[in-house]
This record gives sequence, C-alpha cells and structure tokens, in this order.
Amino acid sequence: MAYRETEHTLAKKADTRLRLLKAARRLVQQGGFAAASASAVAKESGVASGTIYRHFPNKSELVAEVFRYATEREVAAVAQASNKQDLGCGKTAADKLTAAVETFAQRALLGRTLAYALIAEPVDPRVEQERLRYRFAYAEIFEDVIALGIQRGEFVAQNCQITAAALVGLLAESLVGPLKKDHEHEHDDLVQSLTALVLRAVT
Amino acid sequence: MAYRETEHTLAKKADTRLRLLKAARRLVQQGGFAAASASAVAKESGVASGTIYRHFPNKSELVAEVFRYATEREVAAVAQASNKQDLGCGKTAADKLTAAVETFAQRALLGRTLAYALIAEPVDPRVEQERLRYRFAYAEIFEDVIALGIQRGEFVAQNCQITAAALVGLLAESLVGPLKKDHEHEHDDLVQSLTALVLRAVT
DNA sequence: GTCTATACGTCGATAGAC
DNA sequence: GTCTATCGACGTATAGAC
Repeated sequence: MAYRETEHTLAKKADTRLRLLKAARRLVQQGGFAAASASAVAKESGVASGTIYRHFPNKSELVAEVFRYATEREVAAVAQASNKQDLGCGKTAADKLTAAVETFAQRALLGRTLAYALIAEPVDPRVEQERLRYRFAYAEIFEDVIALGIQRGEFVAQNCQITAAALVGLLAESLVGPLKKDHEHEHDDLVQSLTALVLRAVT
Repeated sequence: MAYRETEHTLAKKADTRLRLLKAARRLVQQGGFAAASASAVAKESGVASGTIYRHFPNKSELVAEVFRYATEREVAAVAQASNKQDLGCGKTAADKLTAAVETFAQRALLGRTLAYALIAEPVDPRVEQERLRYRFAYAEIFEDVIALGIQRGEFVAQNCQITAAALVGLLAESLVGPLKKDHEHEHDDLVQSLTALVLRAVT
C-alpha cells in the first residue's frame, strides 16, 4: 500500500514543529538568539538535530519563525491593552495610548532577555526582515489610537502614520539600554518617563 | 637583505585600503549593502577580488568598516548642526535641537539609498552591532542639547538619557517608510512634522 | 530535481619592495 | 635573498530558474 499522509501523521508533524518552536522560544527567553543554536533547540525539544530540517528548510527560517511566534504574542498584548479600554466606553485616547505604552514597556522589562532579543539583538538578515515587518504591525496599533485622539480633540493635528512609526522607534530604542543592564528599582521611573514623553509628543 | 616595512609601503597599503572603503561606500550609496558584494567592491576599486582579503579578514569586517566610514560622516554632520549654533551665542536649545533633527532627516532624504542602508537594511549581525554603537553616538549628541534645554528652562524636567535614546529611535523609525518609497514632494512636510514632534516631546 | 548564477574565501604564481 | 602585495582562477556553498 502506498504511503499517504493521514490526519494522524499530519497532526503529529505539526505537533513536533510546535515543540521545536516552543523549545526555541524558551532558549531565546533565557539567552537570546545566540543561545538558540540548532543543536540546542534539538536538545531542548528532545529531537535529533537532523529532525529540525524536516520541519524548516534552514536555520534562518527556523529562527525567523521563532521570532514571529514570540513577537505575535507581544503585539497582541499591546493591541489588547489599547483596545480593551473600550469596554468601559468612557476611556480617552490618552488612556489607551498610555496603556499601550505601559504594556509594551512593562512586558519588555519583565522579560528582558527575550525583549532584547526581539528588539535589538543583532541577528541574521532574514530575521531582521521580520523585525521590520513587526515594527509596522506595532505602528498600525498606535496609528488607530492617535487618529482617535485627534478626532476627539485630545491630540494636536498631526500625520498619524509618521507619529505612529515614530512612537514605535521611540519605545524600542529607549528600552535598548535598560534591557542590556537592568536597574530593576528604576523600572517604574522608566515607564513613567516613557508615558509622559509619548503623551507630550502627541499632545 | 631582510625585508622591512617602510613608510612608503605602509602608506601604499593604507591607500589601497581607503580605495576599497570608498569604492564600497559608493556601491552602498547606489544599491545598499546588497550591492556591495566582494567582487563588486573589487571591480569598483580596480583590484582583484583576492586583494580584499589582504586588507580585511572577511567580508563582514569589510562591511562593518564601510558602515563606520559612512556613518561617521552623518554623525559629524548632526553634531556640527547642533553645535555651530553656538557661534551666534544667542541660540536656544530648541534651535539646536531643531537643527540637529533637520540635518539628520534632510541628509537622509537626500541620500535615501545610503540612509536606508545605514538605518534599516537587514545586514550581517556584525554590522548590526555597529548600528547599535552609532545609535548611542547620536544619543550622546541629543543628550547634551536636551540637558542644555532643561537647564535653560526651555524643556521640561526629564531624564536626558532616556529622552535622547528615544529621539534617536523616533527619527530612525519614522524615516524608514519614507526612505523606502520616496514622495519627494512631501519632504518638507515630513521634516516639519518631525521637528514639531520632537519639540513637543521635550517641551 | 537539475541546472545556472553568483557569492565568499583560498591558493599558487608572479612581480616588486626592501 | 627575503618577504609582501597582488592577481585571478578555483573550490565550495547557496539561491533561484525552469
């Protein structure tokens, strides 16, 4: 009988792939992309190193996928923070923007190694490409909030796209230093500084 | 007779090295780092491809050096813009900051390909490392101006280091989009938006 | 899946500086 | 005579085309 892929084999394959991604993300959380060598990922996920290449064409693609897998979580958290304020129905755009900034910064500061890896660690160009993509994803979130703020008269008239991109860069770059060497006691000050800075910028 | 390096041979060697750097920068100006292949650099500088590796241990180091060579010019231009206002002696910190922002943005928009390459093009991790270094160099320039502004009472009290890093990220990220696809007629608007945004952020 | 193009880096030979 | 700089073809790896 000829070999056919069945639901079962496909599910198993997808499962292994997910195991690899999760294992890789764990490694990145602990030691950045530098720690996510192919052999380390294999070891961490309990498969043979050769198995990796039955799920990913090469290491760049594996890492790029890990990057997406990890970043999508962050983007979602920020998006939710800027939206859920809708439930109360009476929240201002400034509140939403503040929530988004706080979420981004606090999550980064709580998972510094991962955040540094996603934001600034020098990585393969293929992965850097994903970074550019996701910066745009963040910008789209901010753009909506800024547009709302202008419409409500909270923020000054401005080009939302420019400001949105600017805020993404502002947040990312201002966290690079603190993520490298932590001064935990200054986290709150930092987050406060950033929210204040962002609000001044748009207001 | 034993062989010794002389001034003459050393100068000649340095000269060839500089030829390689200039040729490479020219290529980057025209087509980004993607266009600066080893063979292209060799051709452009009129040497054989093997010669490159007598001046640089590998391609990453060559490109990293080209990055520094090109970026130092930009940093110097921004530093000068933020300082030369001193001559008039009556310039405000806001003027200096505006000059720095305008210089950065205008130079980028006038040499888009090079600017994109230096700011955002996905590159070898070794080169990305240099990018991080030079972002800090820009931040140091801004930090001085911000400190001055606070001292003069022009800007609100704030953590200069945080704001400085933030402004670097703000500028870089907000230019990425425009540098990719040019709308030349909107250059002035963009520069205006950025100066206004930056001034609001610090004031 | 094969074939082509192009990339990086090496090597032995040659020319020239000391 | 001794050492170095240069050349450019070559080995090997990789990406894209078909």
